[in-house]
Amino acid sequence: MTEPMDEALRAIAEPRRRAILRLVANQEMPAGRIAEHFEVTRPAVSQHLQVLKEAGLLIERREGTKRLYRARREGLAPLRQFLDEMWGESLDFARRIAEAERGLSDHRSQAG
Amino acid sequence: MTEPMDEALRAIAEPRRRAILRLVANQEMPAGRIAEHFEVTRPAVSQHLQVLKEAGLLIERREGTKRLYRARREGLAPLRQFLDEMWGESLDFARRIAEAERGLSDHRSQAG
DNA sequence: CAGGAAAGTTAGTCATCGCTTTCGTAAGTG
DNA sequence: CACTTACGAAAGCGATGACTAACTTTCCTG
Repeated sequence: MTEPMDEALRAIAEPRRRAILRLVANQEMPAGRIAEHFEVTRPAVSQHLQVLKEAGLLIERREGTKRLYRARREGLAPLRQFLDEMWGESLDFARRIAEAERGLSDHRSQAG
Repeated sequence: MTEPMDEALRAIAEPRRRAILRLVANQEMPAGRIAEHFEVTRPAVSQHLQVLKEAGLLIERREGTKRLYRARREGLAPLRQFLDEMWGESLDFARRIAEAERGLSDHRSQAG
């Protein structure tokens, strides 16, 4: 079944893919330009892009022969959910939202 | 340098290791009892435990011949930091929750 | 159409990973 | 001391993953 988190997690477990994600976190970029930032071949980057796309972490937009990519931040939500789960702050999303609404001001800091 | 996040990320990318982490999230448990919860051999679980320990996600405490493990939540901090980074530091908490909420209902059955 | 640019696809290689089997080690019991 | 319990360590195996090289596809231009 591969939960969404599973794919997202596998995707960002690869350092190169994290670098790609960071690269297109705040801007759209064509595949070729993305590949230029690394020392691997374009097909390699292309494969990474597909993994990220299938994990719901990237959005692809075509423009002529170019394919523009940018990060899809919502794709990281399942991961955040897992972290929150482990952290013991909440058990499900609805509850977390409720808590956030209730305690926006006193919730900010944790990590202890 | 192998950032701490790198190891933690690789560690939790494995489904079985996540299951182990969940198992000892709120309670200490000896290696043997942990292994009983899975259908792989004890050495296999033992290897997972070591990976998690080296990633800073587990704490080991010896008691006689037993080795008790429990989750070390602070180990997930670097990961959380990465997520926050990707999510955009400028976004405040409420906005983040809202986006996550949108992402959940939006992502349900695509990625195909 | 022909020609070129941008990118994905396929096949095959090498390293890594998760697993099992076998063996070793440390602590408790008689 | 021998014996058992609880566990890790080492070696080897099959599967997966990241990469390269070569090919194909899509789109634009003349």
